[in-house]
Amino acid sequence: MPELPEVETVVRGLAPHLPGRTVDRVTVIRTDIVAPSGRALTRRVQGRTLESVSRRAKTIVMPLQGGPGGQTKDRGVLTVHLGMTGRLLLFGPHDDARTGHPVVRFRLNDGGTLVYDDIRRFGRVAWETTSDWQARSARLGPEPLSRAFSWTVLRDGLAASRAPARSWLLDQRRVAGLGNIYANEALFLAGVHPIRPARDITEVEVQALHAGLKRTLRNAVRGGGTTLRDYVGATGEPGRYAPRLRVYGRDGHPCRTCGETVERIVFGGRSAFFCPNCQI
DNA sequence: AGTGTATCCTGCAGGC
DNA sequence: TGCCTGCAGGATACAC
Repeated sequence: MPELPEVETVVRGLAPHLPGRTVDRVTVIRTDIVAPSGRALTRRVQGRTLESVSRRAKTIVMPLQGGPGGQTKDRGVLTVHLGMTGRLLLFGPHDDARTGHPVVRFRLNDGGTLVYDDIRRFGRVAWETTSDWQARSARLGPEPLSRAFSWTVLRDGLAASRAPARSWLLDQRRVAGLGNIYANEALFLAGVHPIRPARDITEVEVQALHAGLKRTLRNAVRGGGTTLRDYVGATGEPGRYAPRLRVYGRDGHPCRTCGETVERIVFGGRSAFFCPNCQI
């Protein structure tokens, strides 16, 4: 479900509480989206300390350390990808930590519980070595909110591809962290039709797309993400950005800029939303 | 090489 | 009420 702003919101919700906590007990409830297989994950994570919590693209990253052999020794990383309906929820010592579709529970040394819950189980919870994770991260494109993602980087990337603009934006090797909602929203802000070949986007439009991406992602982070159905942050709170969407899910409704009816088309196996008047 | 399609899974909305 | 179909914010294995 969640794209960059939703994952960022989860991380911000966890950051004040997790670093320095030790995982006392791991309980794997569904094994199919956990790696390595159940017992091995438990062995790798149990007794370790969560050093920090951060985000890379749509992946939540928690480096581990501690245990026998040294308190600051690298013990690999615990990574969580929320897929479509994943939730990473933090419960306090006195909360009821039961959820509808639990996959893994991490009991913490303060009595709290971190639960990964996922209705559709498209997500993934993994322990991996630090170098494996770094290699995986290196295959992802730039973070769209970083300085490294300049408009010229976007221009050069687009120029090298004839993929539809929306498909290009969803490819995590090109820009990391976008999903269908924010790709559609940014294209609206840039006045670019979602199906337009990437290489045909003009320089002026590239600048508008670059600004639109940063703007819509920043505003969505500020709003705690978009909740359409399932998404909630680490403490169970829904996002507040959905009412501000301009085209996503608004087919049949008037464009907020010109009043023309927003349309929906399907390509690449998923819906694209656009205003036929504002986007060419 | 670079695209598009099908697929994993469950829940829900809408049509009949 | 119940049954059916289509659709959903992701990523990947495969076909062309």
